[in-house]
Amino acid sequence: MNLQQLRYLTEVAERGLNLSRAAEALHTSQPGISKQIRLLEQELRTELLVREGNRITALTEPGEQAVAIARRVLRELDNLRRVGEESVDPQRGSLVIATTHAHARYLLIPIVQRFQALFPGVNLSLRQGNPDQIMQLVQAGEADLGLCTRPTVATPDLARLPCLRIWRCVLVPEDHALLKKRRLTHQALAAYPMITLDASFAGGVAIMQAFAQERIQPQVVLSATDADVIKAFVASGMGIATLPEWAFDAKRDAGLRSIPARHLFPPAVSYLWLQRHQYLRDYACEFIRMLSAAWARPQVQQALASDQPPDDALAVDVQPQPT
Amino acid sequence: MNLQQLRYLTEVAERGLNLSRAAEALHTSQPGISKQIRLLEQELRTELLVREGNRITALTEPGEQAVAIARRVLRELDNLRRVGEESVDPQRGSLVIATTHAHARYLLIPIVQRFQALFPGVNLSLRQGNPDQIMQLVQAGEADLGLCTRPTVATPDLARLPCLRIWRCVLVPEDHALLKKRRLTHQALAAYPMITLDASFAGGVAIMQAFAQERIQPQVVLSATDADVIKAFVASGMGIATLPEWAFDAKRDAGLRSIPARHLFPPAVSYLWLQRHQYLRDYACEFIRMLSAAWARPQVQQALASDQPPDDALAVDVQPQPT
DNA sequence: AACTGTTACGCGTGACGTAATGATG
DNA sequence: CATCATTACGTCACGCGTAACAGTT
Repeated sequence: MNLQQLRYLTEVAERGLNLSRAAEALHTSQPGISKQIRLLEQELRTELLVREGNRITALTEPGEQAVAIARRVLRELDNLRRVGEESVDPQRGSLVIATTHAHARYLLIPIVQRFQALFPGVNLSLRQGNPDQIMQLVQAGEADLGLCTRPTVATPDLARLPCLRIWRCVLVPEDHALLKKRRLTHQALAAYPMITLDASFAGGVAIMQAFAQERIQPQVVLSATDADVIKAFVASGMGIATLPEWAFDAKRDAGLRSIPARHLFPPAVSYLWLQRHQYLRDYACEFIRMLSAAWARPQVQQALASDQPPDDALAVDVQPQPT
Repeated sequence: MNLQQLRYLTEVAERGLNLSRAAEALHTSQPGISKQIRLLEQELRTELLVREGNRITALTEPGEQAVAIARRVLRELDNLRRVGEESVDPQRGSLVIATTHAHARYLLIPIVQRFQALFPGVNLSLRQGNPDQIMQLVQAGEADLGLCTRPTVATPDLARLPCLRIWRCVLVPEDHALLKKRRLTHQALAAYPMITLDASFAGGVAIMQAFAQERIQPQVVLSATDADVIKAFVASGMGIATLPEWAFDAKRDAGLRSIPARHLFPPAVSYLWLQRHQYLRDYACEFIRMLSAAWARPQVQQALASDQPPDDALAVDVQPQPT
């Protein structure tokens, strides 16, 4: 039994049970992979792969288990490397954050700036996607932190920390009729065509639910995954939109006006998602704390160890930050 | 990085940071250990061991982390082996149960018999100790299951399943004065010298608490770790004792009588203790289910995954079993 | 002197890559 | 015939053990 064998096994599982692909991905030879996996099977006295003819078509039941175990082992080895890196230089390393466009563009900019100032040695990188993609990145270990509202798919093994409470406002073109209303209602809003976040975003869904509760079906003319795109369409007069309050900046967003809508839409919660069983570099904890002061290292580790999600009430309102 | 290195590291940590001992325990040479650990440190670019002169005096902070990680990895490898064994022959294997004398001698006998009949290929072995020793065995992986009330030391990383509710009775020599009382009281009991379970057993402590609540201090003449020893002393007239109801058998225990005492002592709960993150052979689950029908595999796995202990109310009364 | 950890060195196993073979659609 | 897995084989490295060395008590 051998680390290499576990690496090979997981890679084979990840590459659709194709030894050639796995070999390629690992920069090694097919025969090597084949041999090592057979050796592992021999040692366990159990077939891990279902071979039909000379194709591999499935994992056996023990094979499934073995892959799961191998993944955990490899993850722990990653952690071991991190422990080393942390002790070599706690200020140097990398941090990959997967998040949505809106979070990256508006929320994270000031935080990232402060973080970079504090930890110039940390290679910070942002990856964008919709919540499902974000989860996938975190689960695959390609991102250290995920930040988004809530994916549409289930995500076992990921811990979620309620971080930010997101209130929404309504964006309209300047001199829009709605600006003259004293108090906005769902009814009034639904009179205009809407531009929304894509359904893969919790934001898009939650807003539609608020309308549905009042048995109103607004007309959605377009949905997008990018707050800036939405704003551009609103400015062009195609419709109105509902976006996080912090996605609007009166100074920059010429041609747009925002209308308070806290009474119309309950706040959404942005969660931080992270792998359980993952060693957290110290600067990662600092980053989390910058997002929400409620989450310092002890709280985070407590939440990682616990199997039930912390209360959404732990999320804090986004503090207005200088961009 | 290498499995051998992790094995060496944990063994060194376990043998009081003594390379020679570790080498001996692993049937290999000291230089090998030394070299491999240095290689690991080199790869992580971090000292894991604190060397003073040419002694190793401590683990560094990253060293502590590394040992913890290594242990987890090695445990997972054990699990992988078990997955293999399970699939080779689900009926064959070994099961080590650590428990107290009283459980082994009275409770487990019929269960073990039934289990052996069902799984003749399973090598069942019992190890006895007080609760602290039992925990240690389970935590070290030397026992698969622990069965006892509750240890006096904290045990992180062990899951506990409430299994059996234990009611106690009072044992006295035949023709003892207490036999004539209509209804037993703490006060009446305390008039006689007592023989109790050792303080390392929860049973011993719980009984004393019941007395303490009434501000009565009974006279303890002897404490032992073995129910049979206690019974022998009671029979010899040295004192009276409080033991689980099932530890008394009217037919066998000549010279002894039992007096109901459910109204005097609240029931204790026997817990099954097991390692989280340990692959459970199917027959192990069966054994657990024989102890308490409430715990079938799904329930057990749920409890293993959860970080909060299940409710004590899940424990069931011990069913009278033919010995 | 006894014990401990580290360095030096030679041996053999075992992992890897190349090439060849089998099997399948 | 293209694609994929397995077998065969030679090479090289790495892990191991022996021996020698160095630092403590």
